[in-house]
Amino acid sequence: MSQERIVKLEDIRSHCQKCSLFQLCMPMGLGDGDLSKLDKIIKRRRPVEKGEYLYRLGDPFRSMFAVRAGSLKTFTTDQEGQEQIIGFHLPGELLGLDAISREIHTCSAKALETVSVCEIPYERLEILSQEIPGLSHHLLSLMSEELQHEHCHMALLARAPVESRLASFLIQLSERYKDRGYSATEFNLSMSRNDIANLLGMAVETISRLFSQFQEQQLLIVERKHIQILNLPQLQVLSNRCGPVEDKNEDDTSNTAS
Amino acid sequence: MSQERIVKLEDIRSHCQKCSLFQLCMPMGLGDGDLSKLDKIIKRRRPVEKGEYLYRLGDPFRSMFAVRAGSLKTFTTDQEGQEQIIGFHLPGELLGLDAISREIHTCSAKALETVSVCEIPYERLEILSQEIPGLSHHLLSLMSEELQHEHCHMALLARAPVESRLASFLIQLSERYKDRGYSATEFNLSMSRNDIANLLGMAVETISRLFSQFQEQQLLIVERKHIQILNLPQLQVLSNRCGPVEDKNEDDTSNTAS
DNA sequence: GCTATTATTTGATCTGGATCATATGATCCA
DNA sequence: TGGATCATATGATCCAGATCAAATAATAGC
Repeated sequence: MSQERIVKLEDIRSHCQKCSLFQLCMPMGLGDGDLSKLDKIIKRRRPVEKGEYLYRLGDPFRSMFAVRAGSLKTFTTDQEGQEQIIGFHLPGELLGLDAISREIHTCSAKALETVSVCEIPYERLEILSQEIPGLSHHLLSLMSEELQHEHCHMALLARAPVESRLASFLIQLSERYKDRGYSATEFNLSMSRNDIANLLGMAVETISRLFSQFQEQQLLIVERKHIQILNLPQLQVLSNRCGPVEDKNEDDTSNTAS
Repeated sequence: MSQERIVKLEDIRSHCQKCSLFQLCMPMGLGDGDLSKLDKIIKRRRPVEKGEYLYRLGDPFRSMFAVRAGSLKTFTTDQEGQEQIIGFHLPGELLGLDAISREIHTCSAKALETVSVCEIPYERLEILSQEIPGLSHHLLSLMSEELQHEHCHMALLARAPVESRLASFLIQLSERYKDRGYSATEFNLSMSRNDIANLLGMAVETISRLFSQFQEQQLLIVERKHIQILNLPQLQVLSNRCGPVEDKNEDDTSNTAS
């Protein structure tokens, strides 16, 4: 419908150079020339409305997607049709990397709220990655990160008691919001309790009880979808996360946090 | 195809062209020229003895490894030092891909038995991947497969009852042995019951009981480390695996020739 | 070989978290 | 704007699978 002249504004918004998420999405020291090459292959899409699918398990894989605004969940389905959520995806994150090898999507992606995405045709990206040296490495790096994250999640599901699971989930969300320039201690959940429970391998009722419990313990204030974290360090202890010990040079408000 | 000049015995053994696992490890339609380039960057290593580490969580990442013979486990460790097994690795499989982004290993790799590996320096592989077009894609594809597999494993840990977990584990092993040209129905477990329990997020005792139960149900015969699967289809039903429905054109009892 | 140590099995309990049951607050729409 | 449906909360039970306990069986060290 709308064309040419009017599109200009939209074009600007779509340019990777102007995108506030650029750092998160494709941050591999590209020159401006490279960036505009990348720009050229990225397709716009109409927003995906809440509850709609971006793609479904079994769909042929043609594109990866970068979330520009809003959030999605990805999930697989077992033989009995039972859904298992793999993860939630915030602005700046890439979806669909798991489909490369089989050339079909191995999970479904559904919008948790109205979502705007950049579509990146994979074939063209591959061609581009032969021109732009850093691009392949960046993709590998992204997938590597995803693997790491999933290793931690596996450890969580296999071993952790329910308190740790929810604490870990909240900490992780907090960090992701922080990386995106939002508050690390106050945010809205875009997913239902049910979805959280599913991701963490527990019952909705348990999630409810834990939120109440955490609130009683002054760890956070929860009202409906809104979360305010009061005691991040304590949540971190609870979460007992896996992997190599991280840098402890945090910007905590005080000088000591034993 | 093409015959070789006389080369040293060790060279021949190490050559990818002569490696029986080549199809599994780096099967990206490389020409002979490309293959020998790959050969040149691969380092030999003395075998890793049972119980020894190939690398440890936190080690700087310099190389990927391809298993030539034997098997390993990879695992992370949480803040309390509790180990969580991520996976077992058979000949033809690549390890270490999860370390690319942080440039340190995010899990440890320990030999379950004497293991022989090819070491592939990552820096040189990256350089090579700019010369050999298919190589990058192949690495992405491998990681993508790993992601898929872990998604299924997550679903398993989050939802599946213990019977499904063990069934799924056995089916998966069976398939991997089959891919390597071994029997799909008879093999030896290189890992302890403890390790299996850890991977599947359950107690050793439960593993023991399930093996006994499966045996009573005539699904398999287990004696110590040796497994003989009697009823693969039934195990498959039990496993209730996730993901897109696979091609059902299996060679069960009918004509073979894959 | 013999003993110490570790791995596996099997049985007996116990419990964390699921499930069931209900209530209430949101949201959706005709 | 009221009624239906859905999401969340919270209490009451229940049970799958953990934990505890004990008896072999394998393996390692000497």
